[in-house]
Amino acid sequence: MKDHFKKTAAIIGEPVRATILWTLLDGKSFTATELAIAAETSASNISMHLAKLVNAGLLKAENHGRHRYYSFSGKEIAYAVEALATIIPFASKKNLQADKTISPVQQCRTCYDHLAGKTSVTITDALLKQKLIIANDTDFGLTPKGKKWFAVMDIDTNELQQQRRSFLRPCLDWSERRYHIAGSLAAAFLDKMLLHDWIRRIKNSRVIVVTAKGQKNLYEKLKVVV
Amino acid sequence: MKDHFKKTAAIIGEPVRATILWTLLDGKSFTATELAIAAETSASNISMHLAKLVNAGLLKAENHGRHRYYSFSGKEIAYAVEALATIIPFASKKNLQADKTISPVQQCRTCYDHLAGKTSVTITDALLKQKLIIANDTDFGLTPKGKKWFAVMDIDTNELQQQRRSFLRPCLDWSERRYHIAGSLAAAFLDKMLLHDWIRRIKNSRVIVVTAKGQKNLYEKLKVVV
DNA sequence: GAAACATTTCAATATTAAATGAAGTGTGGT
DNA sequence: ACCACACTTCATTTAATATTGAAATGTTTC
Repeated sequence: MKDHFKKTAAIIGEPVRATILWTLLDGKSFTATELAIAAETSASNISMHLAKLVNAGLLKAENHGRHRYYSFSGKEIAYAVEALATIIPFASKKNLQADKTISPVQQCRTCYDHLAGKTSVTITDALLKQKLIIANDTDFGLTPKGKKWFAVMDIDTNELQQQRRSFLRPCLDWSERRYHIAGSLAAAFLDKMLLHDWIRRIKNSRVIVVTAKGQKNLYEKLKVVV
Repeated sequence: MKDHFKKTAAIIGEPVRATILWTLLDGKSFTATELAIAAETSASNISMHLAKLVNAGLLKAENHGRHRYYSFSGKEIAYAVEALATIIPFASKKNLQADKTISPVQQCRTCYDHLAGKTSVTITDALLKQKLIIANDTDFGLTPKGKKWFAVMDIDTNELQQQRRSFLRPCLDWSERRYHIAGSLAAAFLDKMLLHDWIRRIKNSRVIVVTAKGQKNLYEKLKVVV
């Protein structure tokens, strides 16, 4: 078992492969060429590293014509990568203190399938303050008022709760070191915000920007300035 | 931020350092010499790797005379390492299927500060079946009946609940791929079982064995055969 | 105060694995 | 049928980094 751990750690530890995993963290699929650009290396090199990751069972590849799309083979992989990202502030707290400026990726990004970063923590705080969700000892609960609120957003919470996956759970934000919402409700909320153009994805990045429309709506509906 | 992730991954990825982290996972402190034996390398080499881990903020060192004890610098590090261990079954599922025999470390071990492995899942199931704890959507809750049960074990649940740390939470078991109990209650339970000699630590290992006394008591008190 | 032990430091060496570039395979467009 | 493109494979080069062993530092024991 120890040996498996050593092997897995070695797979993740190589800089180019670490960059691949980092890039895949927002849950999208990427082609080898896109990943080569992200990791700043050659096509042949990225191909070799991708082969190792697939062989180790961390990634899966899907063929679509002459493109091959790579993504995590399961949520567990994404969670492990996210857990690894969580310890960064510990590993480099000196640097973080020195540099007070906040980067776009710290401000707002996707975390596998939900929103993360300073904006996501702000939104979570607003949901709590408006009593749309409540914080229990170790998890979040949806209030009747919250159920209505998400219904207005055209999100069917009953349907989401019947799914096997976690409905609403706290997820530790590595950049803010505070909790934001995750689970199927958070994922559905992200989708709706993208659909209504409240937020937009930045191409080839995990960064998300809030549009003017989004700022207006989030203020009207949650009394929050993002 | 990506660069920090790359660095952190590289720190963890080296085999000797991965072994150090793995060994430290049960929350105990180890000396450089003990870790050298566990990682099967020289004293000078382990010293170099330990220096890198401390420098990266993953480990802390405490001097006690001529011994220097190394341990995780925080719980977050242990959780990240545990999350990494969670993906092992994915990375090597073929091997796991082939080998049906269960190793001692899969049977019963410590996971940072609480019990893990097949035994821990069995105990968690029994606690649920006896309605001493209940499974909510995303967490576990302690019932009044459970409160009494732990009081008989000389565990003051009120006091534990007042602590800032998580009281009772599910923790995914990487070997069983099911949940066992974690949090301050699980940690206190582990301590009591060790104190009353229901279970014993195996030297220089995360493995735990259940004593005859422990088997008797777990059957009497939880109607469970471990 | 000398000896035994735990750990660290340093310079030299060994080893491993990543990067490169050219050639090969397969798919899609025109 | 052709060419362009996405990706892979392979043999070779390159570079990084772990390991080793000897010497130094510091601490406890007798």
